[in-house]
This record gives sequence, C-alpha cells and structure tokens, in this order.
Amino acid sequence: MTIIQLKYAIAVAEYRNFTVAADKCFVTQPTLSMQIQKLEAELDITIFDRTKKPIAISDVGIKIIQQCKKIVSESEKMQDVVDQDRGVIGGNFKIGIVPTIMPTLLPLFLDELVSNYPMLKVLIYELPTNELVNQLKNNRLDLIIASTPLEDDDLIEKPIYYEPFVAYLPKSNEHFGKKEIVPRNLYSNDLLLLRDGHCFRNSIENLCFDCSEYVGKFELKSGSFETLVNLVDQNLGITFLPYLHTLKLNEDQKEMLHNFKNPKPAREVSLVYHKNEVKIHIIDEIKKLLFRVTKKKLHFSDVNIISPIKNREAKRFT
Amino acid sequence: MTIIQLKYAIAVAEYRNFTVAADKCFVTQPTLSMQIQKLEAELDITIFDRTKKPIAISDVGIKIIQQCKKIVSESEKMQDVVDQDRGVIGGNFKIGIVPTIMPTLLPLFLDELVSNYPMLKVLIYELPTNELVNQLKNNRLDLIIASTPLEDDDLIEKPIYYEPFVAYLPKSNEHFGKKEIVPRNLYSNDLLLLRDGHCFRNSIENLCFDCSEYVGKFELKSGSFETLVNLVDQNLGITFLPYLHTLKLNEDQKEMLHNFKNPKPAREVSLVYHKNEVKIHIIDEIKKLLFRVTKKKLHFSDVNIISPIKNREAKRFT
DNA sequence: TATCTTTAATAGGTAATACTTATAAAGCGC
DNA sequence: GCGCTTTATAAGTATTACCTATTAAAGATA
Repeated sequence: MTIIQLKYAIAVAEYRNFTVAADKCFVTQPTLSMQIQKLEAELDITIFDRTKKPIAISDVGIKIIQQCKKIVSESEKMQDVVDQDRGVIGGNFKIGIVPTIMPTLLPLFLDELVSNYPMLKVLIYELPTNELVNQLKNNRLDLIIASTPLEDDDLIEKPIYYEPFVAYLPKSNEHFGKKEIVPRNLYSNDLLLLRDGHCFRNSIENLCFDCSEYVGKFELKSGSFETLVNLVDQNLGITFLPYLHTLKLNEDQKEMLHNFKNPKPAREVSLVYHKNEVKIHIIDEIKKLLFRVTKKKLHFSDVNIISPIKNREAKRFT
Repeated sequence: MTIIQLKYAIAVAEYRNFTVAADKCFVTQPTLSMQIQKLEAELDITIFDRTKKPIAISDVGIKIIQQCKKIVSESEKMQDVVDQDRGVIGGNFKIGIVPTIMPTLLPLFLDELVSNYPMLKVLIYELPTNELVNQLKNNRLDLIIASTPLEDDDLIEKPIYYEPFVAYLPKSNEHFGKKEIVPRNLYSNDLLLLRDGHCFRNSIENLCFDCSEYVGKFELKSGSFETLVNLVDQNLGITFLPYLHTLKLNEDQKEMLHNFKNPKPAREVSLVYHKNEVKIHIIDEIKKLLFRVTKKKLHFSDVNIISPIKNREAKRFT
C-alpha cells in the first residue's frame, strides 16, 4: 500500500471515472487502473464497481475512501510541519467564514494577507457555523472565523473583536428617535431575522427573545442583511445589524440606526482552529493582521457578549 | 514519500540506531539508510543527527516522527476497516485496564476471549485512567476498561456493571458488627487509600470525604488492595474494597466486611472507546462477553454511582 | 599512538515495480 | 451493427527499492 495508490483511489471516488481521475493525477489510465487493482488486491476487496455508470463505490469502499482521505490528509501535513519549523508562510491555507461576518470582515484583511505572503494560497469558504466546525474537525479547513464562544474542547478560540448590534427601526416604531434602546423593550413579533441555521439568529434569540416558537410574518429563505434592511425600510418590522454592516448604509438609512444602552449587546468574533493545528504560525500572522485592521474600526469595550449557542446567557466584557 | 519510509524513520527514532532499526524492519542497513536519506531530502530537513551517540533526533525531527506515527497508525487501520466490514474478529487488539479493575475482571473474560477468537491477538496494558485516556485518544489503545463517567465528548462509554464498595473494618472500629454502614458516619482520618493518581481515590473522595487536604498516616507509594487489607488487619485504619475484590478474601477477613446501606455506593465500570473507532465489531463482541461473565457475579441494582472525576456528585441507579 | 570494534555511508548490481504506449474488450447510444 | 467511451490487458522501459561488498568515521581498548 502506497500513499500514491490512496490518492488514485480518492481521485476515482471523486470523479467516478478512471480516465478522468488518471488525467487529474497526471498519469495514464492504465497506470491508475493497475494501482487501484493492486490496492484492491492487497486489501482483498473491491472498492469500485466498474459495471455501473458512472462507477459505483462499494459499501466497504466508502469507508476505505474515508480512511484514504485521512491518511493522505495527514501525509500532506508533513510539509506543513517542516514549514512551521522554518516559519515559512506558504502552501494552501483554507479559511472558513460564516456568512454574517464574511462581507464586512473579508475586505478588511484579504488583500493585505495575500500581498504580504505571496507564497500563501488562501482559499475562502462561506458556510454556516456548524458546517465550519465539522469541516475544521475533519481537516478540510485550517481556520474558521465565527461568532463565539462555541464551547468545543477540541477547538481553540482567539477573540479578535467585539461587534455590537445596532437596532434598525422604521420611523413608525414607537422607539424611533430615542437616544438609547434597551433590547427587552422591543417586541419580538416585529423582529425580522435571517433564516434559521444562521448562528446570528441564535445570538439574537439569546439577546432578548425566544424566537423558537415565533413564526414571523415572513420565511426568509435566502437571508442577507440587505434584504432585512429593505424590509424595514418598507415598514414591515425592525431588525438588528452588526455594527460593521451599518457603516455601508446611506445617509437616510443611518438615521434609522439606534444604539443600544451600555452594556451594548455584541457578538464575539474569533479565530477558531483545531488544538493540534500544525500551521499555527500562519494563524498567528493572520491574528496579528486582524487585530491591526479591526482595532481602528471596532473600539467598543462595555458590551454584553451574546453566545451563538442557544440558551446561553450573555457575558459582560468591559 | 512512502509509508515504508515513514516506518523506517519511526524505527530509527525508536532504536536510535540504523543497524538495529534495519534489522527490526527486515531490511539491510544500507536500504534503510538510503530511504531515510530520501525522506530527509524530500522534506529538505535533517531528522537524525548521526554524529551523536546514540543518534539524536532534531527538533523538527521530533514533530516529523510524531506525524509519521499518525500516518502509519492511520494506514494500519485500512485492514481494520476491511475486517470490520467482514465481521472478522482478528488482528491486534489493545485493551487498557485500570489497576483497580484489572486483577478481578481480567481473569473473568480473558481466557474465553482468546479461545473464542483465535485470530485475535489481545494485548493488555495496565495504566492509570488519565494515561489510558491519553493513549486511547492517540490511537495506541483500541479499548479501555475504567471507572466512569469520564465526561469526555470524544469517547463513548458503555457501562458493563455496577460494583458496590464494601467497608473493611477492624474489630476495634466502632461500627464493627453493624449490619449496615452509612458512608458519612465513618471518620476520614481512619481511611486507608491507594496512592493518589488512582481514579479509585477520586471515587472514594466523592463518596464521603474530602481527602485532598488529608495527608493520612501513610504514604502508600505502590498501592494494592492486598496491602490495604493487611494494614487494616493490623488495626491501622479502615478501607473500602470493590465488591469483586472481597470474593477472594479468606473466612476471617470476610467477617470484617460490612455492607453499606442501600443505595450502596458503587463504581460504574465501562468499556470506553473512541467515537470513531474502526474495530467497533470487536468491541461489541467483548461487550457481550463481559455482560455474560459479570452478570452472574454482579447483580446489584440500588446503587449510588460514584464518579472517578473529582467533586462530582453520585448518581442513583435503580 | 596504534588497533580493534561499531556504525553509517557509499558503490555497484539486481529484482521488483511503477510507469509508459499500444491494443483489446466491454458497455452504451444511435 | 457501428461508432464512441471507458476499462482491462500486454509488453516494454525507466525507476527504484533492495541486495552485497566495501569504505569511512568515530569510539573504545590496548
């Protein structure tokens, strides 16, 4: 059994086609076919059912391919170990970011990251928190940026900034024009939120309302803050926006923003990575960069940190 | 980079000698030397400092060897995946057992296990709980038998039996001869325990006393229940014995046993394994076997389960 | 210091194997 | 049936993992 054989098997599993897989592996089809045959012979199983179109993977084959991926993934970390020892910032680096953080945070650091480290190939993935954690634990991501705390013993969280929520109220709302808003004074059935599955929704639910039984006037399948803002503008309810999202609003819209009373409700945005992460030196560099670019824009201290996990109390940070 | 190269590197790291390592790998010394050189060249590092006697491992080499072990360990699981699919009970199977469970439980099942499954090579290790958990998480053990709950999200616990504690009191003790004992009526400074580090000690501490500040009359460096029994026989204090340990006492000693009042304090003894364990079908067989051989001897139901983790309350099991 | 012992590296040759190209065979759509 | 696609097989080549024999270097011993 060689690592190359495992890579070939993974390729066939992915492309369901020996010829294409061989091409992607930069070898000829017979070479790949023979190596797969040898692997199957050594393990005394059939991984692929070649009679099916496209090629099917046997039951045991599915488990074998999973194990192959694990081995190949670990073997690819060998170079990372060396790079880390040398302090080299290079190779592939996969960052996952939750959708509610992505649009405002990514533009702040991506350009500088890629130009500072030309050897580094940065791959960005936008996924919900649970999926990010899943991928991180399965070594398909090196780092995630999400709302914390996540309370997972395998993961390390390094908070980058605390981002307060700002209420976005239509002129008709009874609290419009007030200098400071208290979360619990708002009515839950006015509240417009992103679709469920977003950790942002959990945060808001922890903040003031139990929305679990609240169906709402709308079911927002594809949720973006832009949509929510537009709905509020049409007088269909109120919403909460993370502070960074409010910076891009136009002047008319900014008049509808209402700060919460201190301690402001806020989300904690952190770098999260596996405790055994090999590329820790790269994460350190990204952490420094993020600290630098966010501290100009985010300078809030007296905040209540809202957990993205359901039914967790807020923690005050001063 | 081949898996064989990684195995060679691990062997050199273990034996600190190319010639011996080559021998253990069933190849000649030049073969092994050249493969190590190729690995070092590919990674562009030096793993071994050949000028030192015995051979030294470089700083980065230590990390590399760790990674090598991970890859080799995962690659050896490939056959386990196949075996599991076929339901084959074979190959190496490493069981770790805590010292306080080992002497009474192992004789109950080991013989049957090895004779039922002649293809299975069982390796038994006796270690304290924290070390067992550590080895289990690092894939050096397949299964551990320990006092639970351990409260670790990565591990699955399958309770096998509940073993009550029995008080072993000298004739001079004020409770001697009483039909039933209540834990909290005993005095902590009479209590003889095994050395710290044993989870059993934590269990007892959760049971009735806080022994953390209690130094005791003795410091028992090597702790066995036999020693404790002998000390009690010499009127130097009292002790608690797990029920199975009391079965081997002689008639005179059995007179000194005193049952606790229901619900009896008891420890929960479980199979503990990693949630991603590949050899789950072997564990299932062992579980069935253990259920069968222990249910004859252990039939207690109204017990208080004492946690091996410090400062945890007992849970009643009826 | 000279000699012996131990151990790793090197040289040169062989056997195994991973790869190539060319071709055959099988399955599918028309 | 015919052409198209895809995998398996055959035969040859290049690579490489391995061997034996030898050299080189470092320590130990006299």
